[in-house]
Amino acid sequence: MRVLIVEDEPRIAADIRQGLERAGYVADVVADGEAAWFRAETEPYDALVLDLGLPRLDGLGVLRRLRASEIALPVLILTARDGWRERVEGIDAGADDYLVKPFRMEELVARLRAILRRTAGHASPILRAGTVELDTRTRAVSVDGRPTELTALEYRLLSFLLHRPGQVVPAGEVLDHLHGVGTEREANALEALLTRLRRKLGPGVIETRRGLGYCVPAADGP
Amino acid sequence: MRVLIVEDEPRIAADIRQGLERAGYVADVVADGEAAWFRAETEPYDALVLDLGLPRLDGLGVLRRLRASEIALPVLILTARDGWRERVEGIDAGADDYLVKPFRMEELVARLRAILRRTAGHASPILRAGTVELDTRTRAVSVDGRPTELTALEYRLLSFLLHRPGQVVPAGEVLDHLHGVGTEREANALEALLTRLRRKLGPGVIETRRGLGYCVPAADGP
DNA sequence: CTCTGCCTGACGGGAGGCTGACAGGCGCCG
DNA sequence: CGGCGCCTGTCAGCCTCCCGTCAGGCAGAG
Repeated sequence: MRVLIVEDEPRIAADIRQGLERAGYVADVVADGEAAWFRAETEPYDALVLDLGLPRLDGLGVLRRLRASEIALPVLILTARDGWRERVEGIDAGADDYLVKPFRMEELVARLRAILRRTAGHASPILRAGTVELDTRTRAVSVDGRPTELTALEYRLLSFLLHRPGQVVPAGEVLDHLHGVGTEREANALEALLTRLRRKLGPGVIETRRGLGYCVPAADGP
Repeated sequence: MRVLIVEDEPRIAADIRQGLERAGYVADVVADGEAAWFRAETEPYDALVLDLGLPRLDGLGVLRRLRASEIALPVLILTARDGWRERVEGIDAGADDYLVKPFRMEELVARLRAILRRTAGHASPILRAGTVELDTRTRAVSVDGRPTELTALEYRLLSFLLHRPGQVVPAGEVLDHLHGVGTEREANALEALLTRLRRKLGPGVIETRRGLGYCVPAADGP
């Protein structure tokens, strides 16, 4: 599950991101409405956490544009305590739920899960690739039905790739996700990590496209 | 796809270049407006990443001169965080999109991809020719519905031609786009590459115009 | 027919990726 | 506070396979 967080306050954005990642989501953050609109339009997110009251293009604007483009992305809006007008407008504009700041992380996660369930039907919290299963709620991984323990980094890597089945992800992008943007590191670190992960998962789960990047095969039933 | 990066800060220029090359583009860097203008005018780039605030001839100047010469190159401008005036002027001067510094590499790549698609007149991120499909987001290629693995160079070549359906591209130009300007190479390298690519794609996808160049047939219904 | 431009199979060099070994760092436990 | 594991980045060496080169063949133009 990929979630886009739209929040201009860095501190809050970081909190939300951490909370969501802890809950097993993959989260990206943007800080203004224009960027949010663009990302939501061009990349396959599963939900949007949207702060109203953004610079440039405000949250409601984003929401209206999304709905006008018939992008049926589940949207959870965040509003100030006294912003009941906003809230009404937000719901009118097509938000799926709202949350009043300040809020508890658990509540955000719960509501997000709820609207994901509601709108996406039954998008399973379990990611699969071949014989490998990853439960995003419990963070349990099993191979061939056998429970398998992964380290923190291994889990993040696997989860990251499983969220993008069939997509070839350049190595640099993977590294950025694992360690945050801009952290310089030997490319070899990723290769070493991959070796260790593949040893646990068995062959055929993570493929290498020489010169392009890595990918897990799309799970096409025959 | 060849991109010209115009950025006077070496560090940032290197980052962008690396990011773009990682994403499969061929990128050249120039550091000032005069050089940018010259290169853009004399060589066939597919897009321009243009920092505003350059020495000699500034970014907006470059842009205006380009547009005045009716060079319809897609241009993505980079602006400082607080430079909203610049941004407006940039859009007015004919930029296709802008990005506020600092930015994430992924976003630059995504926006670049978007304006390339937009200006090439493609509505969808999926390029087609006959039975061949190429998804620019996932980098997945399928022929006849069957997923097909291409090498990095094969992918670039196919993507390059698919972006110009119906257009005959001279071999030299293709080579420039694949390897960057000035890399001397036997013409035969391209032919060998084409042979290998055609073997994967099947016949009728990439045609040869003897003495002129290569092209993929425009996808016109009968 | 001839010539030129393009195609194709074979092959070898070299870059990119893999892996086993090792060491530093961090948390955990006694 | 000290010792002990485990995790993870780094290094060096090996291996795979991509791609440029070469030689030879085919076909279209004149």
